[in-house]
Parts: sequence; C-alpha cells; structure tokens
Amino acid sequence: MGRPAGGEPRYAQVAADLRAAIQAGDFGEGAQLPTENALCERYGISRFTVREALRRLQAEGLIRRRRGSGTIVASPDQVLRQPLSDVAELLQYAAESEFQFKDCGTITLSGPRAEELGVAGGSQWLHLTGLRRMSPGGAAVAVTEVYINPALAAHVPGLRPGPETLFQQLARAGGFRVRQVVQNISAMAAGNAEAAALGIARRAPVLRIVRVYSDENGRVVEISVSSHPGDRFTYSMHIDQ
Amino acid sequence: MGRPAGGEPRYAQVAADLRAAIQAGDFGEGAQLPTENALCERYGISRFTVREALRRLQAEGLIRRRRGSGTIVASPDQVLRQPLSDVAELLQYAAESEFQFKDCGTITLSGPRAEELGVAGGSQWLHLTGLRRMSPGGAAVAVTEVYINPALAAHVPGLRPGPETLFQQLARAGGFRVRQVVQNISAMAAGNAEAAALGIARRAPVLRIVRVYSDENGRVVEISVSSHPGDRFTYSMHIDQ
DNA sequence: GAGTGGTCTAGACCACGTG
DNA sequence: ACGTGGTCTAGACCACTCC
Repeated sequence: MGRPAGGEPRYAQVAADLRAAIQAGDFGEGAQLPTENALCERYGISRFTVREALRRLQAEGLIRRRRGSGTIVASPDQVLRQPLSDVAELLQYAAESEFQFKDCGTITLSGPRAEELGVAGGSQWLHLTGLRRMSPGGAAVAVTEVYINPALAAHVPGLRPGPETLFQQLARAGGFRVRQVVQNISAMAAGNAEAAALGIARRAPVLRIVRVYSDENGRVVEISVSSHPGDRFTYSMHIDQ
Repeated sequence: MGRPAGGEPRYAQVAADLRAAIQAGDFGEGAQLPTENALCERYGISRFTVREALRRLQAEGLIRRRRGSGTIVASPDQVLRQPLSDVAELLQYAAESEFQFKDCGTITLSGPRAEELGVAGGSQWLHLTGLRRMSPGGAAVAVTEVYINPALAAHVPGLRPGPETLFQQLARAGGFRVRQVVQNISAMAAGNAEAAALGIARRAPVLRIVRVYSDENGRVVEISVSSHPGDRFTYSMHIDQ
C-alpha cells in the first residue's frame, strides 16, 4: 500500500539504513551487498521499494550494480567527491565538512553582480560570509558568500553551523521546502578578498560554484557563492550505466 | 511483459520520442505535457514505463513535474547547460556543439600527468587534440586532449567528427560498452599551448574537465581533458525535488 | 542452470494542487 | 471533489554473469 509512514517514504528509510551501514563499514569496501530479494525479506517490503532505495545510493556513488553480478560497495575515491543528482546529496557533502559563518547585515545587489546571480538589480539581501574546512583547523577549501531573501530575516539569527545546511534550517524555520537548486560552475581569477581569506595569490584560479535555491513558488530563498582554490578542490562526479 | 524490443528499452524509445517533440517545440515553453495516464494510452504502455521515460527527461532538465499540477516543459536556461546524470546526457551535449580534432600519434604519460589522470606512469596512449565550438566558425569554448587506449588503435583512423562522440564511435567499432564515466572539474591557470589555442591570456583561469571512460571490465578506454575559458563557459546543473 | 539486476504489467492508495 | 504525480504491491519475463 502507498503509505508514507511518518512522512518519509519507506525507500528513504531503507536508503538511510543502508547508507549508515555502508559508511560504518559493515560491508567493507568492494564487498557484496545483499541481493534485492534478500533486502525485500529483511525489510518486509516489495522489490519496487528496495530498488528505489538502491537507486538513490547508486546515484550518490555509494554502490555499483551489475546485472548478473550483484551490488557492491563502491571504493571511496580520490580527493573531495561531491556527487550531485538530488538535494539529499548536497546535504551529504555539507555534513562531512565544517562551515563557519558570520552575519554581515543587509546588502544591495547591483548591476553586474545581480546579473551574475540571476536576481533583480537593486534587490536587497541579507548577507553572510563563511569559510568551509574539511577538518577543524585544517586549510580552507572554500570561502562562501551567502545571500538570503530578506523575507526570511526573522530566522537568520537562529542559524547555526552544524550538520544541517543553511537552506535546510531556513526551510524548517520558514515553513517552506526547497524545490529546485540551480548550480553553475566556472573558473575565475581570485579577487583580493577571496585570495586573502583562502591564503592564495591574487588572480590565482578559483573554482566558483553558484547555487540558487528556490522554493515551491519559484521564490529565490538563498544564493550561495563558493570560491574554491584551484589546487585544493576538485568537483568529482561519476556516471554509471 | 519484459521484452526489450529491438534492444532498446521501451522507456528509452518513449523518452526519445518526447524529447524530439519538446525540442521541436510541439508543446511550447512552459506548456503542459500530457498526463501520465494520457501517455499510457497514447503509447499503449503501463504507467511504470511512462514514468521511467519521464524520469529521464526530468534528469536532463527538459521537464519539471509537480504532484497535483502536472508536467511542464522547462524553460531553456541561460548559457551553456550541460546537465549530467547518465551517459545519455553527455551525448546530448556533444551533439549540440562542433568538435574538430587531429591525430597526434602515440604519447607516453609520465609521472605527474599520469597521476592527474589516474593511469599507470609510463603507459602509452594514442593522442588526439581538438577544438570545440558552439557554432561553426564561432569562438572556441574548449581545447581538448584525448588519450585512447592503444588496444583500440585499429579504430582510430575511422573516427569522424559529427553527432557521435569519440567514445561512442570507439565503443561501436571496438565492440564494447562504456560503463562508467568519472568526471573531475577543477580550476587552473591556462598553460601556454591552451592560451594560444583559445586566444586568451597566459595564466588566465580555465575550467578543466577530465573525463575517464571505462568499459565493463574496468579497462580505461579513453580519457579526455577539456580546458574551457573561464569567461566563455559555465557548467550548469539543476536539481529538482 | 541458477541467480543477479533490468524491464514491465495491472492494479492500489496517498499527498498535493487546483477547482 | 477531482485530477495530478508519488509511493507501493505482487506478480512476470528478460539479459546477463558466473559456475
């Protein structure tokens, strides 16, 4: 039957359970996962639901599947892997790194900057700035500018660093859901402020990732602009077929 | 019944049909697509198959879906959108741009370069170099180095620019299938050769995309290294939920 | 041949958006 | 209230891998 239980679909619960087991090393790297039928029995659910859960894990790059061979735990790859095919994966990345920020008041986004971000020129935004590290005290992997819709001003003082991303906290506090994230990646020369924050040379190449978060009505609720040093960050993706 | 017809799954045929209709403008931008049930009747297939087809189009960013509202044609966005969640989407991008290349013989990949690409040091590769433009005669959006497994040397002279990507042509000629693509994106300063080919300043920031194509046995069949001028290229993705 | 994941059917109930 | 897409069941046949 199509009951979503406590609000979360059953496949999401199963996916979370398997993800935790994989990351806890219960299966081991390269090890075989239980077959679909075994998972059906273990959780008492249909194959459809098991497959939906496994589909998510595969999209995250946690598992690899092959007809005839089975499902195996993927080898955790190289540098900084940041897969991306739905919002849940963005959260995964956020939970693995450390983010510190400070409130910078209100800012008006002007001509070229507004155009770059795809917002109306002259519009007002709440402005935060932050630094992301892969480990506490480690080298910064990103400096981030965050712009928040002023309609959400009341909830900004309650924002906390932690496993929850800013947009998750905003969504919960503001009573909306993030429905779409558009992400643009480009290469540019570091500006003075970025170079100073990251400890790199001026005009050094940086990877700039702009994310625009919109809610169900198409309202832009948050924009984040992250600049990553070219030599400390690689955006990694994989496609399996 | 589970018959894959002429080799291509039915949902892929339906997806291709709908994709063609959307791109031909049969529905118009922002227009409503037929409902799932309507598509079931039109194609004489089950809802499962219709949903699998729509799932692909949604991942490509061609449509947006919402419970209660229906399915609409997404507005074609900004600059150069290169979505990516399975191999089929890589092909889409390739078909929309123009790629010219020339054969440069054999090359040995040495220490740091080999490490960057994740191949054995001292291994030999066939080397091609190419230029990609969004329109014939237009400005170059990328300079590309291609390395091909020497075991496929016999098929290299048959490679042709066109709507089919190099790895598609290699797979067909070599009788294998590309099973995995790993893609790494980083920012770096342009080298002398890249700067000259792209007509940009030396040390200008470029977006470097390294793609490693592997077949079903994990054998690396092709590696492509594309360098995009920072000011002419943006890698764009979207996530809908 | 046995077992895997991939495709597909014909149903069902549900949450959500729009009237 | 109604129709939409989202979740879910219990089956089935198929292509593929491995023994």
